[in-house]
Amino acid sequence: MSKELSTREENYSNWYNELVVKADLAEHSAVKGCMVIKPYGYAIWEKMQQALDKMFKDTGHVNAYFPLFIPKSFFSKEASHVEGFAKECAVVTHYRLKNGADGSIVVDETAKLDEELIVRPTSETIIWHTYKGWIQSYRDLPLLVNQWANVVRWEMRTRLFLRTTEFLWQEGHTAHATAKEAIAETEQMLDVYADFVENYMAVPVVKGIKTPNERFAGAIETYCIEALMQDGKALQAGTSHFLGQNFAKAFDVKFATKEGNQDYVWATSWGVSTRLMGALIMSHSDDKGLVLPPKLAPFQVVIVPIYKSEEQLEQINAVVAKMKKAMEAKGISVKYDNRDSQRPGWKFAEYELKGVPVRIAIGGRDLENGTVEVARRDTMEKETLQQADLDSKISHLLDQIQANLYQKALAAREAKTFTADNYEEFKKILEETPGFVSAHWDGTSETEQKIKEETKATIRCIPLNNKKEEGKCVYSGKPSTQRVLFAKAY
RNA sequence: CGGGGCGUAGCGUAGUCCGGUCAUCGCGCCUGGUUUGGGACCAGGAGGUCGCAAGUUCGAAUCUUGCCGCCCCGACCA
Repeated sequence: MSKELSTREENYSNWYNELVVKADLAEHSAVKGCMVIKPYGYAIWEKMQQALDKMFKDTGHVNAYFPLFIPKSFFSKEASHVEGFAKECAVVTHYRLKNGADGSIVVDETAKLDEELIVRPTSETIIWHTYKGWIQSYRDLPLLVNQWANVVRWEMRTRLFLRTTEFLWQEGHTAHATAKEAIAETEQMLDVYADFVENYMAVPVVKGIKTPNERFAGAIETYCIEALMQDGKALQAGTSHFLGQNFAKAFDVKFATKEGNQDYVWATSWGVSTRLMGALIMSHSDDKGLVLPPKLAPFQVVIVPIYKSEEQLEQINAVVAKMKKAMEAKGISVKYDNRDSQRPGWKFAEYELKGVPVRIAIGGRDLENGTVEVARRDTMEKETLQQADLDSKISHLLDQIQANLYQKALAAREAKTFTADNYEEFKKILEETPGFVSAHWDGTSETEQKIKEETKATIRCIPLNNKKEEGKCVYSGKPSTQRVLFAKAY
């Protein structure tokens, strides 16, 4: 897979064009790094949202919405938090425009805000400010709230889907009576994310915790899921943070315990973003375009008629109508594309580019034989099937495709996962066969930093349930008790 | 903000060194016809401030200067 994810030689410089327009606003440097998500891409995001939202609700969470603008002063309340985000905030300073002398539109300097507003880079501060008013007693806990929103982070350098200036995400913010409960929540949500990414996106992940260097600004512990892309670079696919009492203390959120004492609440936050769409694309796609797992495809099956006359098309329409109905009764989403404006070959290529898992073609031959041609996107295999029981066969096929995509991605990751026992080996792997490198680390930030400077690889995570193993740090030679996962990351 | 590359029709491009029927080609788009089991073919057609501005010149896509923008690499990045 090329860096630009390029495919179709003409008219599609890259697949992203199917999902996103980035060039339309390019002449405005102010929105550089923002993305326009086109309808088909947004439909994929909606499928992801639906699945995640259900999982959140199944684990007791509810949705709410908090303001886009956050007073600047809120940020100064949690020291490490402001330090982590200060360098990448969009700031609103004025609230009015006026006509300038030469007829142009200028900012009205008289309309200056007393206190600047920050466009949220994440909502911890405004949410904890709000929670102060919501929490008085242990009876108000746990508070399990999620928000679907957009956030803005003014990164120096953007990368489509993976690090855009504005992105869509969900952020969960919970408050608990005990540290134990908050940690359990943090771990539960990590499991939810891993479940979603593996079972819906068909992308295998490693669950782990971040080193202090890579920890979220304001967190005690950051849990993460890490995925490996086809090019051997790691992508942080989701994070879940145990925030301890840091934010409760910063925003003075206390509650009366059962025993009648006052205590600060324990907090978590967790989020995944449109970055997951990048992960989805980069994990499965090939040179023909997107490859979507059936569980996230806007439509799972596309039916293309092949006909030589109006009469024949009408015959096919009738057969397809029944077929479509039967499949839909089984919960399969089906698109029937009988537009006369494109030819069959064009449609085949188009739906391959869009990653539709299964294509069914039906023509004159099939009318005579009672068959259809079924093509699967993941393997590009085609076979002729009898129309009888087609709904069951397709249903089964979709399950197979879902499983196959995961297995393929898992095999690809395993082929790119290595162990290194000395620094020479470590560097050689990173240079020659990029991927995950499992290696001993002495546990110090200095070593981590040095390795990053020298190889660009970072510690992606310390895998959960890591087996303990005596060894020597690959860099310093100092004793170590376990291996950690290194990789170059996006 | 540094280093490199680039900017010509909706998309992708030729031409720039060496100034002068150079605005090229492909895709896409429109019209008509024939087609339709893997991105059809034929014929006709529409579409351009050559990124912007100033300069040099009889003459600038081409040379000079300034600016703007995009991409890649770095710095940055839960």
